[in-house]
Amino acid sequence: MKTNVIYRRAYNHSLDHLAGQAPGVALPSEPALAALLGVSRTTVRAVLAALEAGGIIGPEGRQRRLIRPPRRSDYLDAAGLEPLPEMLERKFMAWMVGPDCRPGAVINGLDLARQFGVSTSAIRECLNKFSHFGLLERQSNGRWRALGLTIDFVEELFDMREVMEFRAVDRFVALPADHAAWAALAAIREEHEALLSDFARRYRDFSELDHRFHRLVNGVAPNRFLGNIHGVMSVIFHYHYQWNKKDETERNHVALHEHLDYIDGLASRDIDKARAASRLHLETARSTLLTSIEVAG
Amino acid sequence: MKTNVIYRRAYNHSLDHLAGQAPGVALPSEPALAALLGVSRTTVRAVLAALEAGGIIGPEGRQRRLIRPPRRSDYLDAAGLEPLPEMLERKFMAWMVGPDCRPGAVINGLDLARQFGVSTSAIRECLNKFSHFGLLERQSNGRWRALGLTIDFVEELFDMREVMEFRAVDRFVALPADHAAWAALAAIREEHEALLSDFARRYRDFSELDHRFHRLVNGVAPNRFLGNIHGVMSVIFHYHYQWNKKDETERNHVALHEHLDYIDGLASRDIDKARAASRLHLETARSTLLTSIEVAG
DNA sequence: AAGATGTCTTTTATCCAAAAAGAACAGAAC
DNA sequence: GTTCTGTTCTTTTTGGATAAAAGACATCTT
Repeated sequence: MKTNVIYRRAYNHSLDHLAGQAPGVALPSEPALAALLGVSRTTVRAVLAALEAGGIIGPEGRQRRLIRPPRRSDYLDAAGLEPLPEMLERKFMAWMVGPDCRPGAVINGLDLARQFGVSTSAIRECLNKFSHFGLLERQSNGRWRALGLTIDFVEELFDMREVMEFRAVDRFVALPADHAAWAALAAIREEHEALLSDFARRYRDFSELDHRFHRLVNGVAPNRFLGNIHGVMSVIFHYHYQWNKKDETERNHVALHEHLDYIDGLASRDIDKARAASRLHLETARSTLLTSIEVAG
Repeated sequence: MKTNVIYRRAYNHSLDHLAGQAPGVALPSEPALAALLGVSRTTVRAVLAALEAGGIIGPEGRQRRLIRPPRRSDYLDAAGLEPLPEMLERKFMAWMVGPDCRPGAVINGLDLARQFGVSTSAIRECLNKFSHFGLLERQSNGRWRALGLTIDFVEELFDMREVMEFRAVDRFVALPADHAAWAALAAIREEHEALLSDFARRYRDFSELDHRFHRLVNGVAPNRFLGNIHGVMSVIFHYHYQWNKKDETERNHVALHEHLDYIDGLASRDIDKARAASRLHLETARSTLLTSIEVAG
C-alpha cells in the first residue's frame, strides 16, 4: 500500500511550526494549515488527530489550542521520511556506480528488489526512469542491460551540454538591456564574489550556486527537451560527486573563477568572448568528470 | 497476468513457415525454431504442443513432421496480437489528440483505465512514458496534467530538431570521402528518384523514406539524448499525421523535392549550401505541422 | 455570506499473486 | 563430443487488493 511519508512529514512540519508558540495559542483553521503544510485537508486532519492524541494540542470549542510545546521526542523518526521513489533512486544510483554493477551486465530486477527491500513494481518504475537517462537499455527479451557511467556516456552528455549552453549564450547576449536576466546575472555575480571571499569555509555551497547559475543562463531559451537533459545532468553530477569528493575544494575553486569569467563574458555582450568563456568552463567540467571516472573505474 | 502475445505471434509465425512445406517434411529442432521465431525454447514448445494438438504436426521418433499444411482457420485471431504497451500507446495517443482531452486538464488515470479496458498499473506506466515526451506533466499532488500538442510544444520540438540536424549536417559534410555514409546518401537519393517517378501511386511510402533519410543524416553524430528526441518526434509525427491526412500528397511531394535539394547540398560538401537546404526543409515541416494543428484545434 | 468542519467519494501509490516467458542443467540421442 | 529434449527454476508482466491522500459536498458557525 501507499507509504504515509506525506503524513509523517506534515506531522513533523507542524511540530516545527508549533515549536515557537506559547501554550494557549489558537491553531489556524484546517484549510489554512493545509495551505501552510502543502497537503490536503484530509492529511491535516490526521495530523491534528495525532497531535491531540499526543496531548500537544486540545480542542476548545471549534478551535484547537496548543497545550504544551512539542518536545524532541514528539518528532517521528527520520527513517521513512523519504518518498519511496527518491529513496530508490538514491539506492539505485549508488548501486549503479558501485562495484556490483559492471557496464554491459544484465540487471536482475528481482534481485534488486530483494536487496533494496522493495517490491519489483517499484524497481520496474525506477528502471524505466533511468532508462531515459541513457544509463540502461532494454533488451528484446524484456531484460535490462546496464550501460553505466562510461566514457562514451560522458562524452555524449557534454556534447549535449555544449549544444544547450551555446544556444543559451547566443540568446543571452542578444537580450534587451532592460531584461530582468541582466539584473539576475549581476546578483548571481555578487553571490559568486561573496562565496569566493569566504571560500575555505563555504566551498561546499558551490554546487548549489552552480546549479542556479546554469539555470539562469539556460532559462532564457526554455525548451522542455533540453530541460530534461539538464535534469539528467543534475542527477549524474549529484550522485557521481557524492561518491567522489576527491579534489572537491580545488575543483570548485577553479569552476568558481571560470564562472566569473563566463559572467563577465555575458555581461560584455560580446558573443565571441561569452562563447569562449563558456566553452572553457564546459571543457574543464568535462575533463574533470572524465578524469574522475577513469580514476574510479 | 501477463498476456500471451508472444506465444500467439510465434504460433502464427510458425504457421507461415509451415505453409510452403510439403506434408511429411521434418521440422527444425527446438533451438533452431527458437532462433527462427525469435523467442525462447519454452515458447517454442508451447507452439509445438498446440500444433500437435491441432493435428498439423505429429511426432515421429525424436522429430516432428508436418501432417497437413496449415489452413486459414488455424491462425489465431488477429485481435490480441499487439503487445499491451503498444496498444495502450496507440489508444492513449488517439485520446490525447482527440476532443476528450484539452490542454491543461487533469488526467484521470482511473477513468482512462476503465475506458481502455486495462488496469491502472498499465495506465500508470503509459503516463510515465509519455511524460518524457513532454505531452504530460506531473503535479505536486500526484496527478497528471495534459499539456497536449500545442503550438509551444511544436516550437520547442522543432528548435531541438534544428539543433540536432545542423549539428549533424556540419559533421556530415566533414566526413572523409571514403566514408560509407556517402554511398548510403547516393543510394537513398536513388530511392527518392524512384519514389518521385511513381509518386501518384507510392506517395504514402514517403513517410518511411523520410524516417530513414533523417536517420542516416543524424546517424553520423550519434548521441543517445538526441536519439531520444528523434524518437519523440517519430511518435508525434506518426500519430498526428495518422489523424490528419489532409493535403498528404502535396505535403509529401514538397518534402520529397526538399530532400533532394538537401541531399545535393550535402553531396556538394559546401557547408553553407547544405545548411541552407536543411534549414529550408525544417522550416517547411515546422509550418506544415503548425498549420495542421491550428486547423485541427 | 464567507469560511470552517464533518462525512463521504474518488483517485493514487504500493505491494502481492499468478501466468507467461526466459534461462539453466542434467541426461539422452545422434 | 555436440546437439537435442525433458525438467525445473527464475524473471518479467500484468491485474487486483488495500491503505494513503486528495477532493467534493452538505452542514454548521459566526
